[in-house]
Parts: sequence; C-alpha cells; structure tokens
Amino acid sequence: MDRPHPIEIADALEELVFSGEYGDGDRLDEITLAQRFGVSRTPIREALQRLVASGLAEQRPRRGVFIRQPGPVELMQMFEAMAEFEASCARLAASRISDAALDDLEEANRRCKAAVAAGDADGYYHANEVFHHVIYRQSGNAVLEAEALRLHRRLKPFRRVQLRWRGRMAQSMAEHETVVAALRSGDAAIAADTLRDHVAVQGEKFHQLMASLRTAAQ
Amino acid sequence: MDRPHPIEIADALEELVFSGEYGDGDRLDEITLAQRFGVSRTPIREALQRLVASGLAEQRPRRGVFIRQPGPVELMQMFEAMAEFEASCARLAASRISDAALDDLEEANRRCKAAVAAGDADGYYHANEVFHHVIYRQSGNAVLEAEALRLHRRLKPFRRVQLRWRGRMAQSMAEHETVVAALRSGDAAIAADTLRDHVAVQGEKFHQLMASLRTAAQ
DNA sequence: ATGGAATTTCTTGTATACAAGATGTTTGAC
DNA sequence: GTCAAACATCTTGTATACAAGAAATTCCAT
Repeated sequence: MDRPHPIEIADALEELVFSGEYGDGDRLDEITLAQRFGVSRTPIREALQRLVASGLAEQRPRRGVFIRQPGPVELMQMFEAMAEFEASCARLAASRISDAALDDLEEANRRCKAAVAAGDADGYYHANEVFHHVIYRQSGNAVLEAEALRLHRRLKPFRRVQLRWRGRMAQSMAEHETVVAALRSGDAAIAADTLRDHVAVQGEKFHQLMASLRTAAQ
Repeated sequence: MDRPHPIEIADALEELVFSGEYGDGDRLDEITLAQRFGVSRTPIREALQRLVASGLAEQRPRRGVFIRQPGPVELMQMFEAMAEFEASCARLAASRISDAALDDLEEANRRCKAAVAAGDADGYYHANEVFHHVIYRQSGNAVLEAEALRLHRRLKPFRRVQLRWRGRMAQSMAEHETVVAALRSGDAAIAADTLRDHVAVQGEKFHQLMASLRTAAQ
C-alpha cells in the first residue's frame, strides 16, 4: 500500500500479533512502526489506540503501548464468555431463524464433514466459522451479533489447538447437528445448552493443553 | 482542570452526550472542542477516537465524527443483549457467589426499598446499580463482567424512564428478591431466567414509552 | 568496587504547520 | 431565471517541531 490508512495499519498490526510476530509484553515503538509503514507517527498513534480499544494492547501513560496476550485465566474466561454469548444467540435464534438460514447451517455442516474427511484444516475452520456466524446473525440482534463476532475473532488463534484431539471433530459435528435440529424445532433451551457446552468444551480442551504444556516444560 | 488528558476529555464528552447537550447526528467539531477544552486538536482527536471505539459516535472519513444515539430498534436490541448478559452472569454466579456478596445483594435491596419509600430516585438508582454490579462481579468472569458493565453504563440514560410506571418498582423489588433466593440456593436456571426477564421488561417498558411518545407526537 | 545522584538520551505527548478532500458560494452561460 | 462549473473556504488528515517525563548511563562519594 502506498499510504496506509490508520485502520489498515491497525489491521496489519493485529495480524502481526495473531501470527506471533509480537508476543506478550512487547512494546510497539512508534518510530519503528512509522518507518516500517512509511508514515509519520501520527497515524501510527491512531492505529495503536485502536489496538488498545480492542483490548489487544494496553497503554501505560508516558511508557508506550504493549502487546497484551491473555494469560490462561483470562483465556478461560474468554472461552466461557464466548460460550454464554453463543448460547444467547442460539436461544434467540430458535424463534427467529429463517428456513434459508437453517439450510445454510446444514450446508456448513456438510462442508465441515467434507473438510474433515479430506483432512482440509482450513476448509474445516472456514465452514465452522460460517456455521457460528449464521447463528449470531439469526439471533436477530445486531448488538449481540457484534459482540459475539468480536470475541470469536479474538479467540480465533486459540481455537486451532482443538485439532490435536482425535475424535473431537466427530463429536463436534454431532453437536452441530443437535443445534440445527433444536433450532429447526424451535427448542430454545436445547439449542442454547448444546451450543454452550459445544463452545465450553473448546475452553476445557484448551485448558488441558495449556496444563500439559506447562507440565511438559518443567 | 488545567490541561485535561484525552481520557478526561473523552469522559467529559460522554457526559455531554448523556446529559443531552449533544443529540443524534451532531458533529463534534475539533476546533471548537479544542478551544472549549483549552488544548490543541491532537488530544481532541484522541478523545474522539475513544468515543468512536465505544460506539457513542461514528466517524465518516474526511467528514468528521458524529454523535450516534441509538434508534428505537437498536435500543431494544441493547436491552435484549443486556438481559442475556445479566442472565449469563446470574447463571455463573449461582455456583460461585460468596456469602458476603449475597449479603451485599440483600443490603442493596434494602436500600432500594428505602429509597423507593423515601421517594429518593438517585438513591434508588445507585442501590439498583450496586445490586447488578455485584452479580456481574460474582459471575467470576472478568471478561463477561466488563461487557456487562459497558452495556449497563451505555443504557444508563435510558433506564430512567422506568420511573414512569407506577407499581413497577414493587414488582422489580420482588424480582430482585427472587434472584437473590435463587443465587443463595444455587439454582442457576431460575436466577438466570428471573434476571433475564427482569431486564427484558425494562426494554419492553421503554419500547412502550417510545411508542406512546411517537403516537402522542402525531 | 558499589550505591546513589545527576545528567544525558530516548520516548511519549502536545502544538502547529501543511496537504488534501469536501462543502458552499459565486459567476457565467444558456 | 436556472443550471452548472470553477473557485473560495472550511475541515479533516498527516507531518514535523517542540515539551515533558521516563529510562539509562555516567560520574562521584564512600
């Protein structure tokens, strides 16, 4: 890009954080970034504030802004909150979802399964994402949808570890189908509870992985 | 203040929006604000970005930032989302709340009732706020708590209209007590459902008010 | 040699100058 | 008189200069 907009810079920085180029506690030097993106400090500072607002970094006055990767505790809380948000979306969607959206969910599930069969990790994640996004949308509540999307996006880098558990995918697919069935029959409670557990399990699995890594490191 | 920090400016602007000095669609002129706060445009721009990030204003490129008061539809969605957040907090709090916090909830209820009896509107709102904040905190989930606080704060100016309904307060208090009882006995479902309805009713009432005002205006 | 204080350097925060786009007005042609 | 185009003005966006506080280094005293 010739003269990147602050919002583009913020997105690029986000990508750098997600891709692991910046780790927890790293300071984002304004001058360095200004040179890197070929702009002055002003738009860089705007982009940094955007990062701070999104919770990806924290600002210490007169010190600078620092990358703030969530620790194990906060991550668990994020997964738990995600589970609650999704449950809420499912609950509301149960009485609002359109037939077309139900078909979309089933289509997404088909693609998920196909991707699993083909060993296509990217395909799986994309289809899985579509599945969840459709439910957010069908909550019929743009505020809730936006919050769910935000947290979902934030947790994206941490969901990948799920792959490590053999057999989890099959169960995951079964849960998806239970959710669709509940939504089709308008059963709000089952849809909500199933989806809540479905997401919460990801948090559990992640927690187990963290624990095992921690143990292995010692 | 001598040289207000951008964050202080943002808070002040927020107050001006909540107090009604700025209405929907008003443009926040950088130069005017700079003179008003006795600083240059730079810290003003930072404060404005903060407002945009919090959803209170929207930025149109090369046009400026404009106050964006939520319309009736978005307000209903915000109340609905708030109800879901509170239900989630209550659900989690049911198995995590401390005895001390339960006492705090009952104390808050006592103050609520006393304020109602004394016709002390401010006292009522403060005690009511404490009640809800304790539940957020006792969810044991800082992420969820932060989201709930954010939305609660955002809806603050719109909750006041509740006063208009006679008899609502007594029912509201009864709902509070049902919630406390459910939390004390660890009944997550009842706590969640009661609190959800408790908040959702506020949205309903608000909607009715909006509709009546709309009708009256024609 | 080590602890501490002063100074130097480096970084953030603020002000101002400049660039570029958007809006509003004036002027001219039909 | 009306429409359109050019121009003037105003506002946002960016760069840079300057101020102020924090960290690091150096220097001195013990």
